[in-house]
Amino acid sequence: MSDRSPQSMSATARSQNPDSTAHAVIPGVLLPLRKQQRVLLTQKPADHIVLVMTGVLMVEARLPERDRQVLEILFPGDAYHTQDAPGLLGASLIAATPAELQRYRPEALEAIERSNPEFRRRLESAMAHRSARRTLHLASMSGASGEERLADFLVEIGLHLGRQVQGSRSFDMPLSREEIADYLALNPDTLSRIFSRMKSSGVISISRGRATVPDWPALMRLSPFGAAQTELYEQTRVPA
Amino acid sequence: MSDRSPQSMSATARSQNPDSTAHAVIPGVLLPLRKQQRVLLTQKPADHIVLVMTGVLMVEARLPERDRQVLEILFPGDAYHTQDAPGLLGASLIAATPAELQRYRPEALEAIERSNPEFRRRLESAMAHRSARRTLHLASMSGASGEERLADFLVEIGLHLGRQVQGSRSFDMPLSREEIADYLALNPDTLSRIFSRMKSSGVISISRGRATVPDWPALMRLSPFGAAQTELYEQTRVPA
DNA sequence: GCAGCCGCTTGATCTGGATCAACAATTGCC
DNA sequence: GGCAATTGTTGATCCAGATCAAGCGGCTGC
Repeated sequence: MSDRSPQSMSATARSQNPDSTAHAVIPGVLLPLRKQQRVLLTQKPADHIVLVMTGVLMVEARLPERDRQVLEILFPGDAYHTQDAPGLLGASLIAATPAELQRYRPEALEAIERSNPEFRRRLESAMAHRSARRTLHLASMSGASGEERLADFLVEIGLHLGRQVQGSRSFDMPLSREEIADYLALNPDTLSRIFSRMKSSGVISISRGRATVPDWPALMRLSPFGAAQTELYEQTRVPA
Repeated sequence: MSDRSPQSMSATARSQNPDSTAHAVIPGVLLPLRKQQRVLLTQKPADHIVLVMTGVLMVEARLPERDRQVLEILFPGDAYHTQDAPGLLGASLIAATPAELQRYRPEALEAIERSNPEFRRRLESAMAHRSARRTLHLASMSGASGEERLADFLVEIGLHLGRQVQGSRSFDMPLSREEIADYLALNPDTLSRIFSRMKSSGVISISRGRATVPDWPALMRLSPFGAAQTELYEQTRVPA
C-alpha cells in the first residue's frame, strides 16, 4: 500500500534514514528537527496531523510527579494525530535522530484530501498501521517479561531500520538505554542487565551504537509479538 | 460532539445501558449479543467497523501459549475498527454485558459517509476519543502500580457507567474479577487483595455486582490518569 | 435441602525487577 | 590530549506482585 520499505531499495542505501519520500511530497509545513529537539503536543487547541518524512521520533508523556514515559516510536511513513494523546498527559514528540516532519492543519488536510483521494488513502493506511502497532506494544507491555519486551523492541527497530544479510540483521540504535527503558517500562539498571545477558548469549552484539543480530530467527523466538509485528510490517510494503 | 453521555438524561434512567441511540441509527448490520458472546476479529480478510450501540464489550487477545489479555473496554458510542488488532493476535470482541453492535463494511461506510458528512464526523470523533483512551490505558499499564491501575480502571468505568449523586458515584460492575485482572495485567489473587484494601479503607464498596464510590475525589486522588480521563470524557459530551 | 461448582478471598512463600551504591566507559569540551 | 560530565554496567539488597494452596460463600441443579 504505502511505500515505506527500506528493503525495496538498493542494498547500498543508508539504513538509518532510508526513505526521504515515504509520502509523495504534498507540502504542509516542513519541520526539520535536530536530535533531541522537542515538539509540544499539548495546549494546542487546534489539532493537527504530522507525517514523519525521515528520522525516528518518540512520543513522550510527562505527568507532573511521574517518570517520563515513551509511549510509542515513529518511523518514516508514520502519521501522528495530535488528538491521540489527551492534553493532560503533557505529551511531546522528540527526535531520537535528526528528522523531518510535515505538519498539516485539519482544514488544509481536508482540502488536500478532497482533491487527492490517493493521498487520503495513504494517510488512512498509515494511521491504521500505527494503530495496530500500538496494540502490539500494549500487549507486550502488559503481558511479557522484561526479556520478552526487549526482544519485541529489537524486532520493531530491526524491522524498520535494519538491513537483512542472510539470516542476520543490523541497524543503528536510535534510542539511548534510558529512552529504551522508558519505552519498555523497565528501569535502566534492569534493562542493562537484560542487554548483558542477551549479549553474552550471542543473540545481539552492539558496538558504537550499531547493533547486529547474527541470528534473526533466534531473536524472533524470544519475542512473543515478533511474528505479529512482522506480518504487520510486511503489509505496509507494496504487495506487488 | 457525540451524544454519548448518560448524565444528560434524567436521573431515573438505568445506568448500565444508558443510551440506546448513542449514534443516530444509520443501519449497517445489527448484531445483538448475549453476555459473554464472542465476535471473532481474526481471519476476516475484509476489515469492517463496528459501532457499540448498547452494552459493554471487551477487546480480547489470545496468543497460543499465553494468558488471555483484555486490551480495551468499549462503551456505547465507541467505534472499533477491525484493523486495530493485527491478525496474529487472535483478537475477539466479547460482550461483558448484553450488547448491540452495528457493523459496517468499508464500502458501505464510504457510501454513507459521502451522503452524510455529519455521520462521518461523528465516527471520526468516536475513533479519536477511543484512541486517546487507549493512550491512557497504555500509560497506566506501563507507569502505575497495581493500586493505581485499579483506581484508573474504576474511574474509567465510573465515568462511563456511573451516576453521580453529590460527591458519590455508583455503577454496576460489568466485568468479573478475572476479566478486570486481565485488563490490568494483574493476577486475580493480587487484584482481590487490592480490592480488599480499598474496601477496608472506604474508597469503594461492592455488593451484588453494584459498586459505590462514596467519595469520588478520593478515588481520583489514587488515580494517576483520572484527571486526563475525565477531561477526555467531558469532551465527548455536547459542549453547549 | 443438600451436593457440587465456580468465583472470590486470604494466607504463606517465592521471585523478577526496582532501588541504592559504586564504578567503568563514552562523549563532549577546552 | 586530558578532564568533566554524562551514560552505561554491575553488585547487594529489597519489595510488589506472582504463585501455590486452602477455605468460603453463593448459585445451580437434582
